[in-house]
Amino acid sequence: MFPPVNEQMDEIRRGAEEIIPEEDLAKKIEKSIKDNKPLNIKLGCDPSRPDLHLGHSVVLRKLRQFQDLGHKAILIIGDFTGMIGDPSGRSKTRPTLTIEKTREYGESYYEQATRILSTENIRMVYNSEWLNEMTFADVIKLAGKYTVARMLERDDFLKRYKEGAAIGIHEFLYPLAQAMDSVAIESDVELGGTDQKFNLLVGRDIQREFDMEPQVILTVPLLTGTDGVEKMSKSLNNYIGITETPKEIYGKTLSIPDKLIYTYFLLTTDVSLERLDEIKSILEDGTTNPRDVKRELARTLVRMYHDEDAARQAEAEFDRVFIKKDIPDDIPEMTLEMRNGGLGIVDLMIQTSLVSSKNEARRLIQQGGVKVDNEKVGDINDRINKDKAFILQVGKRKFLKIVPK
RNA sequence: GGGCAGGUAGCGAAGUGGUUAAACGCAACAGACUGUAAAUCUGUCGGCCUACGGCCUUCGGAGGUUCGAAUCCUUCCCUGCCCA
Repeated sequence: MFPPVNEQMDEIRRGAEEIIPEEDLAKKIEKSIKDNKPLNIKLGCDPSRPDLHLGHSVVLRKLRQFQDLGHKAILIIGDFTGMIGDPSGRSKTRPTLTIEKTREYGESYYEQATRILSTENIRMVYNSEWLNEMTFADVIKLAGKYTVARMLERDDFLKRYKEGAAIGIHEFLYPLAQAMDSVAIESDVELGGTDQKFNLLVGRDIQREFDMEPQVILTVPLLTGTDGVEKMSKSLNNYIGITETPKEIYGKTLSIPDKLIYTYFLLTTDVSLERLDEIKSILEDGTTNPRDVKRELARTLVRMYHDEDAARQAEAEFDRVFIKKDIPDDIPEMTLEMRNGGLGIVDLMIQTSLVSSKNEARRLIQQGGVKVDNEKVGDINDRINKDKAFILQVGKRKFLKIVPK
């Protein structure tokens, strides 16, 4: 039923940052083979941001690999913290969610996550199920199992402590709450980003306190976003969403800096380990245009979240629009009242909400970034007077078909 | 309760009475070039206007001093640290 240990370990190591302790994982796998019992692989999910992107896909794909090796994925929706809100300075706008909302987000998360995960051996649970049941006394008892010194082992805490910055008490409680999740579901392995390392380790200690065999933790790197600087996140708008259209996934992928190509292949795609090595050497020896490798990456990603056809189409479309500088075929359309004498180009741009202010419109025109029917608009005072549909282009990417009425 | 340090444009961060709509970095946007929405270079990155100029609104909120304030004062709100 399960592949041999070595095979499993090879697969699991791919793209993993750390496995702690690695020997224990091998042992657990060995035991699962012997007992013919899948391991519980835990992944905690934050339900407050329901749109998944490639950054999330890294750890989800790792979880999928475990599933493919016969193990059981357990998604823990962190609705409990969502409901009480996280008052720490970081994300001050994080709203407290109602139960309904957390359920809704949970469902949505599941729907998206299962684009990567198998629906075969998976379980989704809400951690309010057990965390909400704890009394204050329980919490204190739990807190008593850990010490401040140990909490300060976390670099983030230590750093802030040394700098005299604030550390909320609740922040000490979160790792413990997360650890309780591991106890509740009896996790064998917990996955997370490298930023989760400490929290995952606390899970081991607390499991021990509950006389359980501690989980193995596996961390994966945080994926850098399309800007090549910050980690991928929705709020920084440097993300590639897994539910985005083929066109968007393809285009955004081509916009990542060249230096990230290999990383993306490694962490976000299913290309074979052999192909990965090839890609690495191709990129290093400089004989091949990195563009071609990046195109392969873009096609691969579109194929993963859509299909082969969509990938081909997205590429063809991209070539047409950006290389041949042609006009895309599915341009949004808008009808607009054109009175006698037409409309000033600036007003037109405002009315179509392609720009947010007249100054922006003027700027773009002066920079030569505005075209009407593929002809550059040379003057901010130009008037558009057309009785037939025409194409308004702003910058390289924004197209709008305007139908006068 | 007392003392102190802060709150500046998407973010980070200068500026501490007058060429300051506010340096600089990042992100973003446009152009050139190309290998693509990469890299590099150039430009832009409060709003409005009958624009190489003019007007208006911004530096936590509200008042005030001043010819003139992001810069000084008062007060309020918020954040952090220290002492108790």
